[in-house]
Amino acid sequence: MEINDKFLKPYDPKETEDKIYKLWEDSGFFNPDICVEKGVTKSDAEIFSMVLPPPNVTGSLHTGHALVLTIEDIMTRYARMQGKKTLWLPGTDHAAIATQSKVEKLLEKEGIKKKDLGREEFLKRVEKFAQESHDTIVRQTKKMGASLDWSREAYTLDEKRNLAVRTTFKQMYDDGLIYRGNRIVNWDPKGQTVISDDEIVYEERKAKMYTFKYSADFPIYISTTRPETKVGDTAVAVHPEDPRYKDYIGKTYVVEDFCGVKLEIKIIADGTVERDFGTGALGVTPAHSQTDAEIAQRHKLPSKQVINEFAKMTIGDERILNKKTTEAREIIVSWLKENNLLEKEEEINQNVSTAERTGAIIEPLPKLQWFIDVNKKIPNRENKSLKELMLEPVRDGKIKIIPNHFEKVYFNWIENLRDWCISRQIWYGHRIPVWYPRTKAELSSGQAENKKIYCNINPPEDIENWEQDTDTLDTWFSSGLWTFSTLGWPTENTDLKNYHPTTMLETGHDLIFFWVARMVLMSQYLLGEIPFENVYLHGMIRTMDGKKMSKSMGDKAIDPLDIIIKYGNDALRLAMIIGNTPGNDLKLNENDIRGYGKFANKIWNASRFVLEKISDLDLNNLPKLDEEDAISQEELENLIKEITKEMNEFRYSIVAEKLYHYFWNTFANIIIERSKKKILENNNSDSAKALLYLQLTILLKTLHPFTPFITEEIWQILLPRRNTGTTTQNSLAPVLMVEKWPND
RNA sequence: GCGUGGUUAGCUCAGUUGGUAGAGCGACCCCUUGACGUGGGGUAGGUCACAGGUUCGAAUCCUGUAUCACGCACCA
Repeated sequence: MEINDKFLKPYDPKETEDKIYKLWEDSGFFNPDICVEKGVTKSDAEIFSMVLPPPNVTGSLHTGHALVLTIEDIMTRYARMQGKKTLWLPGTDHAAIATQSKVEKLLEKEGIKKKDLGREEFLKRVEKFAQESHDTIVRQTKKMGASLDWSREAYTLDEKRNLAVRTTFKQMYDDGLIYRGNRIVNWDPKGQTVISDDEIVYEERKAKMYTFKYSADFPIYISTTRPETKVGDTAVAVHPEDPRYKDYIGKTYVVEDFCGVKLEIKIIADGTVERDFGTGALGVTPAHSQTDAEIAQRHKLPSKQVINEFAKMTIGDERILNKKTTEAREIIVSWLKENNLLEKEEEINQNVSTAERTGAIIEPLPKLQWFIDVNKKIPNRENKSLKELMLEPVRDGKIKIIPNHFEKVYFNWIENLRDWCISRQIWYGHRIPVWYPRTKAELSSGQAENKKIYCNINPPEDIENWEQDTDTLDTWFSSGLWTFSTLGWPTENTDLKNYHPTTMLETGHDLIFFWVARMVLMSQYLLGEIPFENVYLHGMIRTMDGKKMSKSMGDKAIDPLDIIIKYGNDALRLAMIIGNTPGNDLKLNENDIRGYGKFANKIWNASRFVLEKISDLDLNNLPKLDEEDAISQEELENLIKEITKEMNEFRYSIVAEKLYHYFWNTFANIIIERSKKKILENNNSDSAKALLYLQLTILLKTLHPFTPFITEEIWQILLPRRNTGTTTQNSLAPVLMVEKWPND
């Protein structure tokens, strides 16, 4: 085939990209073992390893994923071209609560309820959905050009990762790091599960604050936004030095009828009460408030649960019993008004806790749950706590966070960290590997005492006498193991030895606590080593009006796959990289992408020109450059030195911009234009041709991590010519992807 | 309340050891048998939020102010 046939048409990404990806995949070079086998990587080469942040199996890819895939593919391709043994490991995340609630919603549309199906049947539906999502995600990921080693693909809920999770749980349980405790937890009434502190999203809303007293003869007014919880009050707390209330401290008042409920209220003094807030007196509801529970514990106050898992009242007469909390609130407020107990009603701004996944308002409830103790000293880790294990490697510089200022954010989070609630009342996920004895007495009473429990990697042998805990684990528990569970841990193997700790962890800065910190925790605790040497945190992608891009935005959001069809993947990549610096959000707009599409066209046309002009050039025996051309070549070499340094400092935006400008303003506008004159006048035309060829090959290589498709396509056209040299040892690797980065 | 980041051309943003400000897009003008009309070339446009300080010299370092985001906590 004539080398210029393909160039007769403008560059068409639609026709090219799938074909090029297949070429890469078929070459096997995504897999570092094959690179070594086929001699493109030395067996003792330096290692570059990185895990892909596993996308949730909840649907399809969005621009956030496209950004991850672009940045990480640049990192990976650069490392591979530098001759490093390079592993970028793919996988997907079962995303427990997110996936389950998605399937529940789908079933709802068919009029099917989760509990009608039962646990097993429901899980089958979820697994089917997860599998379909997985397939879509993998297909789309390949469209993005990601050079991932698919032979090592993992899933957070597959058999190997399951073993890793159970092994971890068992070890933490034996070390006393995992415990079961009855505490006030964040209950999601919609999702019907507990969630961790990090899964709460605060929303500012207008709320009414009511100031009232429990009864006409009660001496103190209190303020609250949730009058319905007051039927669960057991005390009123005041500041010990507040002169207004000093005389009442220590007394107990019986309120015979608070909207049909009898209350016993003790007046206590607690230093945490703020005198200036409200009336300076706080009605203590130990069962439905975290801070009140702490006060109650200090003063040994009784706790009275008055709200259940469905956010309905469990106390009172027909007026409020079984009513929703919001209804009960109104009823109690009108009761207060009727009885002249309400002093004040004012509108305030309030941060309402909502569940990240379901959007429901969190109901604090006392519940028996599993926790990870972050403060307990661990004997076989030099008596350090999990908190210390998370803190140290970052503080000591063993883990470098880019951009640097996120280290402070990280420290700040650890300082305020409380025990991690890891149990969830949902069905999809890793079931907790704990079994309770099933005795006849317990079966008949329906109540397990849990005196003796069995925790192990595998179920007890006499399984018929045991019943497994019905809860599953927080999805981040398995995500925390990701850097090494993907490499086969807990089974000893060479992958784990070779590729762990990983070189780089690249993810969005919104995941620093959820994921990054949890990986440090798990790796430090289980392996006694860091999970990664570098953390690169990118920003969020926003629309032009500054909103976080999400699918619910409809037309305003950019769908990466639409963009690829319109402008090509290379254009999208450049738009995501140029002007994007770590930690900062990126406003993505279609105009920019269109502009970089033009650049791809420029590369295409310039390459056509070069290939036409060098058709008679002996590529294995290049003519000498004249003085002028030698200077140009030296300038490019200097540029390569600069950008190589910048690549090593992860400054991809700068590198892409410099290459863009060099290609357009120097290579196309100066060197090509000069060569036209030289070739036309046949004055040093050999030198001009040699320079065109040298510059183009270097530019294709250095552009390749950023615009892999078009550079590979051109390389493939160029290749037959390069490999027709007389000497076979001169022949090149079959794909640009494994060419050497032009360091020298 | 504690913490972090931003404020640079009409818009979106770069600008790392402090040395007379850059890009893309947009605007305007010119070119059109040229590798490229999904084009090319060019022009205009900025007391780098404000006020002090350090310095021969500050967008860059220090202090303070304003303002916009974000994170955490509180939320009676």
